[in-house]
Amino acid sequence: MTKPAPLSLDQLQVLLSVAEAGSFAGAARRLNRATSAVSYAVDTLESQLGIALFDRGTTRRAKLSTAGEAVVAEAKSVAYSAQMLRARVKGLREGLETEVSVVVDAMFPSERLVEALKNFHVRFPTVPLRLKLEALGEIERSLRSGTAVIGIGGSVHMKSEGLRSIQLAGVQLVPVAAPGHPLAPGGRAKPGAPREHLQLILTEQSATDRRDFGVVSVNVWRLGDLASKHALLLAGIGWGGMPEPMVRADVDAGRLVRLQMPDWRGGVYPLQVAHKNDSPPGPAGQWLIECLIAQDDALARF
Amino acid sequence: MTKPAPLSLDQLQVLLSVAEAGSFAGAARRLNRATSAVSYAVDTLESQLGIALFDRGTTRRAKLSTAGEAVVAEAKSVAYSAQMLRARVKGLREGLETEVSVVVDAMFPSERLVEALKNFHVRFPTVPLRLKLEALGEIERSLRSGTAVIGIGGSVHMKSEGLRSIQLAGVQLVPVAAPGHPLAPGGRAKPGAPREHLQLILTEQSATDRRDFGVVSVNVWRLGDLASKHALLLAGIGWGGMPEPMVRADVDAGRLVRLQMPDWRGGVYPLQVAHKNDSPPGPAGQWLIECLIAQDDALARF
DNA sequence: CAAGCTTGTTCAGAATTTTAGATATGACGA
DNA sequence: TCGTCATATCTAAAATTCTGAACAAGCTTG
Repeated sequence: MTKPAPLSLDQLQVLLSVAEAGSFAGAARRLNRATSAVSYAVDTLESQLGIALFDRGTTRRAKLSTAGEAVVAEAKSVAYSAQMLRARVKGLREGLETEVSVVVDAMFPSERLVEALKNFHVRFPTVPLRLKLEALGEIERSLRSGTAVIGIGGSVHMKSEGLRSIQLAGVQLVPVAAPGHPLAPGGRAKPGAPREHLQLILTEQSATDRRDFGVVSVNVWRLGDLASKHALLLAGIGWGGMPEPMVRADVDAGRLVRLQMPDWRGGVYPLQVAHKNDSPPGPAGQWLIECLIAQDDALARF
Repeated sequence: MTKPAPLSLDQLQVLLSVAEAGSFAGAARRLNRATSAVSYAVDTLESQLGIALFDRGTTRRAKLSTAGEAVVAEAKSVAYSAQMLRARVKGLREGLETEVSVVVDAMFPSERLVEALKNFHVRFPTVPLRLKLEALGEIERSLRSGTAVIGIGGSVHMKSEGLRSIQLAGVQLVPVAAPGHPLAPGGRAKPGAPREHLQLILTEQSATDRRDFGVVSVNVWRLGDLASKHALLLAGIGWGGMPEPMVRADVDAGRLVRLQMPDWRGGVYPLQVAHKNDSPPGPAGQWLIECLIAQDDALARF
């Protein structure tokens, strides 16, 4: 027998008003109701909960009991989530989407992402976000399959049919290795011969579309995600290209060193933000895209 | 004009039932109500929110709209906090206190505290906890002033009038310093002469009751909290006694070394758990105390 | 210390909301 | 095409909640 007691939001709202106003009559005025209605609501609430919320013994003033204080605290939490519901519904009524799902290339600098998402949450507190970090072609795939509505990734991997994409500032790719590595400045390898050393490159699992980005060496390890590549580089295993913002701290701290490679043509990893043409993002998603572009412009100013 | 629309918990509950059952009729059966009542509740909810929760266009089946899905998610959150309120009230009805406030001596091993509090939260999920970390006499003071109901601290500092206290296993106090320190084994100081080196000791701000615990040196710094002492020791400034569990990791990692001191008589810092006689803790607090004691017994078994 | 004001409770009737049950209608499957 | 199942709609009845007034018990003020 599920009998969760017929609590009502209104009762809780009345309780909160009384607690805030400090008196039944005050709450009644604030709620535009008769005092007796307030009294009645509190009464039924008390009997439904089975505990006294107010100290009625001595004085006639509305003084919360200790139990009452506790219930008020809980009631606030209930009222808050109800308020969230209303806010969310308000957004939906105004055409906001129910959620925004984003796939991001692991190359995309996380500070820029975090910054954009922070703004997004301020602007659209009621719209939940779904975030996936993927690499290379997986971004386009998520976009096409509808798993995500917005994709941020390398433009090489976006065939444009059916997708609308906007260019963003790319990230600088720099060749790095651990300080002890032979290719490192001051290392014992002669310059111009990086081909002979183990290169770590990013690839993807899927059999199709296996072109790689910036392969120089013969001796190559293919890694499925950028974090693993990062970890191996830090451990001193091989060398490889990394997005500059991601290794800046490591280079500054001396955990990695930037390699001098004349024949390195990795240059800039181009980035763009894209969405499907036939299911464009709603207002919130649109806003997020524009936020990323604006961020881009601001960066370009330096 | 605050007009938050007269949502009711019951409406949301009905919505959740429908979403779960997959049909109005099914939800009606589950709720022991007529189908028309369910239909009515959903109808009014939809009109109050101003959006369609179900796709009624083509088929007659109860299919949530995308907006409906979003609202269901929010409704779940509201229902959850309402459930929390009910659970809390149930506890209060059974005599649970509205919260348990604890002051703990900084010397008390944090693993033991965390362990006990974890169990506490499993056993009493609805009872909020208020925790303060203090040192020495401040514990007794909090207890007496009523700021906290349960105190865990060194027994030297508990004058027993009006307080009921139970002995716990104490913590071993060991003299430590950074590896480079002259007193360290292999250091250049001759043993038996620690008095000449800077000792860090714990003390308290208050002018009254300024006795210190285990003072050996002449050259002394008095610190207000154990964390600062810990930090200074790690930084290689002075030596001092520390609770063994708190520096075990540091000693194992070589960041601190244990000093050999024949005339060190700090030994064991005794601990006890106490509460005021005239306002004993409620069932939850009582349980926490017993949990600490039981933990003690379990430790003694090794 | 008593009058005057405010506050909380109680009660009866009224207004509102919610329910059950019957009926209509669309969707689905045999 | 028919029978079954599910939802929407309607009406009357049932339940809940509101108001307004009467009353009792502080608190304030003169």
